[in-house]
Amino acid sequence: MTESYQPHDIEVKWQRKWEESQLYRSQVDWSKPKHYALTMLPYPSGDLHIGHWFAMTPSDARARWMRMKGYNVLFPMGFDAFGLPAEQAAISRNIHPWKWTYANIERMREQLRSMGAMFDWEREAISCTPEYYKWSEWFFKKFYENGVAYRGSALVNWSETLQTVLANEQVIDGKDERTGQPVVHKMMEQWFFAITKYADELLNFEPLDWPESIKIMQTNWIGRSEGARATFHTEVGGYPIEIYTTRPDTLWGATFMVLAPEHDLVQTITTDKQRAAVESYVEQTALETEIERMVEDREKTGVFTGAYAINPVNEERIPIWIADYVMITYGTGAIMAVPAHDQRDFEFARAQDLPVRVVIQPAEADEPLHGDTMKEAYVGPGAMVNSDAMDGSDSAWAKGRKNPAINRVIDWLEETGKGEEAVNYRLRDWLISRQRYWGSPIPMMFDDGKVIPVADEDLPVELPEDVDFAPTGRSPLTYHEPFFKVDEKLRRETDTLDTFMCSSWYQLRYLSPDCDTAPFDAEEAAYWLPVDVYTGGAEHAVMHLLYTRFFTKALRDIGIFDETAEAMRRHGRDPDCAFDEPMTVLRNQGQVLGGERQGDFVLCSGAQIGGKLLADRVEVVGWNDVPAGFDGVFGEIAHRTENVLHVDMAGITQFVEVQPDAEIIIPDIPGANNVNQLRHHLEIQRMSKSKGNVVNPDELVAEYGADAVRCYLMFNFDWQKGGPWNESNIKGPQGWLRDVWEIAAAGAPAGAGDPDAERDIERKLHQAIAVINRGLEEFSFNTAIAEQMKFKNSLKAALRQGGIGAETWREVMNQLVRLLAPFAPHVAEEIWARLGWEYSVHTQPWPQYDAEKAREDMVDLVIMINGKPRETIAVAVDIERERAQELALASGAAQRFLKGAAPKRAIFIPGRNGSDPKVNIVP
RNA sequence: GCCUCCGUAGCUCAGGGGUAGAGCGCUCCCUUGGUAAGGGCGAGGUCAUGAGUUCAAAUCUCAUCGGAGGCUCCA
Repeated sequence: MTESYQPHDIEVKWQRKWEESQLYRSQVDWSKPKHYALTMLPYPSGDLHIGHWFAMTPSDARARWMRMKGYNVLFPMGFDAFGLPAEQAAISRNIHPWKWTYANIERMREQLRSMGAMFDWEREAISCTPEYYKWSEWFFKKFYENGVAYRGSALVNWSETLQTVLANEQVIDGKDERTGQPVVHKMMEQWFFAITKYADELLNFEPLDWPESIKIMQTNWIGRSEGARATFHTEVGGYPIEIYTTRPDTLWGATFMVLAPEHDLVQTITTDKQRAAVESYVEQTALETEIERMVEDREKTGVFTGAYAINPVNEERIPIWIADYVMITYGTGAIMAVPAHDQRDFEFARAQDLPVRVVIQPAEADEPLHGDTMKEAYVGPGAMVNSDAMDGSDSAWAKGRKNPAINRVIDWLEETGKGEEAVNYRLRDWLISRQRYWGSPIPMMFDDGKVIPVADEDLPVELPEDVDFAPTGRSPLTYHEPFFKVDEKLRRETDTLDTFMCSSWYQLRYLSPDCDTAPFDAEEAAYWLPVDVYTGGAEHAVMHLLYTRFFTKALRDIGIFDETAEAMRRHGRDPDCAFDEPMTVLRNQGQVLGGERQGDFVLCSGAQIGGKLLADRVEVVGWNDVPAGFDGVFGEIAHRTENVLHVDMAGITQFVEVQPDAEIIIPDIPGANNVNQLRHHLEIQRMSKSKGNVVNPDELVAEYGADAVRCYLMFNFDWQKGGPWNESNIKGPQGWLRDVWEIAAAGAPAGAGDPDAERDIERKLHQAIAVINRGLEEFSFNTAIAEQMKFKNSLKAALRQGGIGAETWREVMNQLVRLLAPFAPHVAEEIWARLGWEYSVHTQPWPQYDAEKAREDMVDLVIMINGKPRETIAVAVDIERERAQELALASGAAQRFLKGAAPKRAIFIPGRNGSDPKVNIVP
């Protein structure tokens, strides 16, 4: 073993060997504890991104570590292969989605192999294959049969850009989550999953070890609130209007009602006199996008319907308005407005000159509140007033029944039949239909509006290949007669399933991807389920991660896991609670961001008009290379919007508007230049092709080797945080691997060694094992690698000093290579082989931490005066209080500060887990 | 506006009531038969700011400032 470290030769060699020897084949073995490690499957977009490496290789290292610790580990990989990009490729490049997707998968498989991960490819699952989506369809049918899937009419999010409806979770700030384009509300009949049935169970995170932030986001998303429902009736016609409120204690303060413009009753109750105004307002609202409707501090608008309602609590006659600040999608789409105690109602009342009546009077106010003089709604505690028999009830800060006033009012509402306690959720049912081609078909047929499920034996309903993909607002399948026309009467559903449905159960398909009699094999499931550790991005907090929890619970209730539970019992495993949650532990990796980029340094000349320079000449020059006497604007381009440059001129931003016919000189870019070629300063931000700061993992592997890339990603970031890319830092891990290689290549030392030095290296080894274990356990990969580097440095120093004998060297190397194996699997395997040990290092047991060996003999006793360290004395590790205090008081530092006087106190702090013992003397 | 997390060396990050740490980078020296490299020595920090608790605060508490993410007419 003499040649230098050449990663490429060894990496491909071992990847082949591992595959040939089926090293990572994982099979059920009830004699061993199982560990199902799962990392989110990629969408086959065409190229593996550095983000995939960042997500997957640390997870791989941890899975490998679990395996060496004696677990039977399943670490599968697959593709979430349905979705819009494939369809867009079909439209723009005339490639069939199937072909496009498959070519990408082929390519990505190869790229994934270059990671050297321990994926068991025999378990690969691809969601767009008929073998897979047969079961997506089958699950849909089961949901339908059990009332979990239903067809309903609702106001849904429609994306003009994507020409399809979207689930609420896929709309952020009124914009489609993928393209950032606005969505509008449309009334449509669609398929839904009844996720709201599980709202309460989904709020229970007790069985889960998940990041706090994800649990909070899901909790907020579900948005449970407690209150009451009450029914108002219109004065004319007696139509019931149900309202939901979290403040039933303010019912007596309702001075008007507001319906969402989309509310069913609007047409019915509007008086002829108001009809024109109401209809025009409804129309205007319908045209608004969600974004427009969500603008903050927007003036409240609305129109009176001409109708009145009777408040059931006091028989009062109050006007009914419509306004777009009331959402049809929340609660009942109608509210009682209590302007004195709700800020939105207050703003509306002031804008429309409606009365404000105080019904909660704060106790410690200087002057009682009065509706005419209030500047804002009062939402704090107080006593109920103007509320008939309820007057005097104590309304506290607490919500729901915990608030005495609310509690009393709810009891009264229920006794008198005027209302009832109610819980409301922000969460809506999951809209699952998509007007797209490239998704799993929905196995349903219609016969004159009657819904008929496709028979099980006819599954899967396969996607036809010869379709026209042009987006028309309807699924391309609507134009494919052989698909939708089953016979003269029967018509097939032509919408497809949201791809999030396919990824809600993929963890089950990995168990037995070839099973054609069931979605998964019960024997496999009995052993492997649930997923023990799940890793992936936090961006799926309220989409995939909420859906898959719901999916699992629904499957459990439908009885899909009954056979699995039976198998568990046969093998002596308790199935209780095993199917409540899909993934026990969840950890999110952060994001690898692009590196910083300097903006061009420019000289701009032209006419200064108003606050800006109208430039007719812009020249890119060297940094700070300003000719003497230059009187225009010069500096770094901090930002550019179209032709307006924000130039940072010695810390002050100058605005430069580049004229259309301006001369632009960029020496690096030959020929005529235009304003778009001027580069502005880039803060550290997401990598994207448009920003030109993407990092290609294939090139990195070619340059540094997969092991160095793996280790760099694990070492240079806090995995759960992510951070900016800085390629020069890859030298650290690279140098570490080369050093380990060279220590191994140098062979066993010839000298006899020194017992003290050998004891010391053994101690450091065991200290390192402890830190590495903790790092892997806690997903702190960076600390685990830093510790290995430290240990390598210690070993190198000891070897240089000739302190290590051949026997100790072999023992230490044996342990060191095993410690290296999960992080840098290829080089570890190569060194292991070259040192003559049996294939494979990856099937070796993980080094056992020995606290006795890690223990220090001598430590420094720190002598502190008033908490400030002043002196140290070498003492035995197990020094006792009295002896330590004695030594401390006798020390030079103590003598100097005490000057013979007796100390006020002398506090002994024993050394524990690695820290030195201390004595603090207070003179 | 509300919620969560975070401010430690030039950079990326550990630590966390009891001596301020790692890797990279940097300085200087050595090597010039590992060479678009190797070895050695070293410098660098009021632990965001201010107050409080304590014998002792980077660490705990509160406030302020700064950063990241999420929610937001939710009745």
